[in-house]
Amino acid sequence: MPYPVEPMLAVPGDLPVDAAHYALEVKWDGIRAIVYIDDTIRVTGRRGTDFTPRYPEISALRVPGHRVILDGEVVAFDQHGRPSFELLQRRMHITDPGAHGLLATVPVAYMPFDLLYLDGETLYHRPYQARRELLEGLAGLTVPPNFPCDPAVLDATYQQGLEGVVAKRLDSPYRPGVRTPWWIKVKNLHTQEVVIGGWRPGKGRREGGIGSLLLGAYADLPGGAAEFAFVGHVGTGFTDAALDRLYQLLRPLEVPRSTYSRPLPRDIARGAHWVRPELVGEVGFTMWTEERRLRHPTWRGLRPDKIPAEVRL
DNA sequence: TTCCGACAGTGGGGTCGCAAT
DNA sequence: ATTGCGACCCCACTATCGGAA
Repeated sequence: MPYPVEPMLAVPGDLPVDAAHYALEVKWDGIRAIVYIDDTIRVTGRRGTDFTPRYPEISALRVPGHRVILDGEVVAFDQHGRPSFELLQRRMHITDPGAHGLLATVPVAYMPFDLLYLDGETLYHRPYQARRELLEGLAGLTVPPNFPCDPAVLDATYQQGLEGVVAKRLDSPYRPGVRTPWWIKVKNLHTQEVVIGGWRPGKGRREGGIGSLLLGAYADLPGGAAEFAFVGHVGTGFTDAALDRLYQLLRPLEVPRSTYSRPLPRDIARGAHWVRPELVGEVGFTMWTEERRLRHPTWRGLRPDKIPAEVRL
């Protein structure tokens, strides 16, 4: 039995046009993990680190009569039944979750979606579809279903607040540790208009210029008023030229104090430059965090057609 | 010669552990 | 006791460079 196995990776992209050759799986928002079951159970992460003591729930898995290697995702579900990476973060540094009482407060589940080894045979060369059939035939496992490659499936994941889907080529082999276009992750991307409230200086090749932009938007308060709320910062998505231009635009707007309605966390405010909230831009992001920040924000560009006061959450 | 894929580098949200203060 | 920092986890994106076409 090979050990450890580095998981195969997906390239980002759009739904494939030759849909008949693909199946869709839900993109689980958790931590990738390979599970090895023979006389004992072991669990490893993306780079082969041993996760076995960290997720004892997985060690309870049983596949009677078989020796297997599974590829899948460790997931924590929130009260709405949606995968929550934020919840999972409380578990992922803890090697002895039982001692912290976390097994009860933040339980995790394992979502197996591929079978890499079965009873002496490594299945890398077998097509995805065949591996899936073998996986679904194993008693004792709850295997999340896959779906036909149909835009309606992606839309359904959007409606349910899920991260997206992974399109997998039916006839493709498994390539450990390799990012291949046989797997395409298609993410549900959201956009938000934002007001630039400041910036943080860059490092390295961005030394002397902008590193990231501090973002804000107006949020309604009970009583009819609105506050200028911090919603995170964005440091990717712009070209060097766009960054230079923003620097030129922001310098004349600089003011000595923050214009956000509430003080920012100290580690963010430290070293920040503040500007009058006059420039509007647009960012792409994957979801809102508990702290009402943008997760995985990317800069899309200025929106000179928009008025700051109209930028609302 | 041109193009493309892999990689390095910069940036984000977040948690925790540990050393420095 | 508090703070700062890096290590993990997830990640997006641009610039660069060498090899493929």
